[in-house]
Amino acid sequence: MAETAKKAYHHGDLRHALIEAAIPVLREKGIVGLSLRELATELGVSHGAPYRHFHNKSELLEAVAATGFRKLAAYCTRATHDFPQDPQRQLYEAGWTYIRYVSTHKEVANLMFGGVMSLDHAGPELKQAADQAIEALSAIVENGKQAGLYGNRDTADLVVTSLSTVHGLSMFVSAGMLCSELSEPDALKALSVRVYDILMHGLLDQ
Amino acid sequence: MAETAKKAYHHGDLRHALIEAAIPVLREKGIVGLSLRELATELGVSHGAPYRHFHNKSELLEAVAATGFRKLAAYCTRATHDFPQDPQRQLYEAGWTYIRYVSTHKEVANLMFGGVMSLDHAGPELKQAADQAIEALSAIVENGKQAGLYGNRDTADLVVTSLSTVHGLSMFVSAGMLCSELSEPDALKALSVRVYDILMHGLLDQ
DNA sequence: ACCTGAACACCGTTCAAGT
DNA sequence: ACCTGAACACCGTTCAAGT
Repeated sequence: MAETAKKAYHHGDLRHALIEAAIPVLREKGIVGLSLRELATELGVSHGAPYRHFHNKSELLEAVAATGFRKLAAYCTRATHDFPQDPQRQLYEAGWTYIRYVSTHKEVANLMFGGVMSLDHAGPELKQAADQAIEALSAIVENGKQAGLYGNRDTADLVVTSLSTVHGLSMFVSAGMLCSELSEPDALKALSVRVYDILMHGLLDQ
Repeated sequence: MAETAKKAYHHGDLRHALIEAAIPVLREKGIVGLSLRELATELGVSHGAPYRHFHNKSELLEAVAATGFRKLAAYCTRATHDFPQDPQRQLYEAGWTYIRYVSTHKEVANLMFGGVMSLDHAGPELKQAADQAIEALSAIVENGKQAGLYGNRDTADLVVTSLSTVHGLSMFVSAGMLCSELSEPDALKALSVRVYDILMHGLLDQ
């Protein structure tokens, strides 16, 4: 019996394969357009097979969202390691790499913050991934605080504001509300720099 | 023939009734849980009737999102009228009322920015509503610029940053990522004030 | 432990036909 | 102009049965 690559799914990592296969479908057809049955036949398994790995469609979406949070966390820790002496740069790099990621993975970002699944009722995998992302970003802000950058403001407030800005900007990009910038990749970076500057120094001209 | 209120839908505003009926269903069961058929029977019409008013499910969702953008625009213009001499207060009031709206209408906000429909391919109704909201917010920022508040920075950058912050904060609230604050209504307002302060003066302690 | 395939109750969407 | 009701192709989900 020739064991083709397709046959391998029968005892391969179907769970992971489903997550990977879901992402391009989400991008092209959206959440309602995603069909577990279609995914299953695409991967060469029966339409019942996915239910051995996810209780329902929503749980698969959670798993996709979790990958996004892990990316965000990874960007934060990488920025921390790459610029250990410069917490301000850490924040900028983490934010910029995340925005770049979102610009090519809108569908994941939409699942992370799009409210399709509320983190309140989410499963432990998603909850943990989200917590770790917040944790990693908080660490960067803490670095800045200990370097005396941010005064005595509350860390949580600083995290909320900076993540709000980064996430908000990424959402504008992914929602297509920034008519002009989308095409050139440099334009996105330039916009990030300008927004970062405003975030750092405030709207007010003091 | 007794013309009950239900019978009136036969020549009433079914389009508007569908939008109104969709909102609580979206809140409770989400986008995939929303069924045009269910909505139709709930309103006492056949399951084919909605298709006289919306080409498909997605178009109904767009209409719901448009109501949110109109709200945002309305908050901006109201804030402008309520505090004609204080553009800084205008920005705060518009942001705060919007956040309060989102805290009780997460489902609408998720449709506005959740990426379910990209504004690129959206219908004219949604596009126009979104444009008007941006317009109204831009006007507030322009007021501030003319009052000399924001220096010579680009208006678009200021708008993007402030709306990113407001929208990002509202998304945290709606996504349930702010574990502590959700319960007390005053806590949300207090958080808004603190974030607003950071937005105005910047993260840096200069 | 993981997968199959039939079965069930639902959908979105279309379209001729009614008023 | 607006609505009905049948029809079609499709889902998500369950579950006995297979390996």
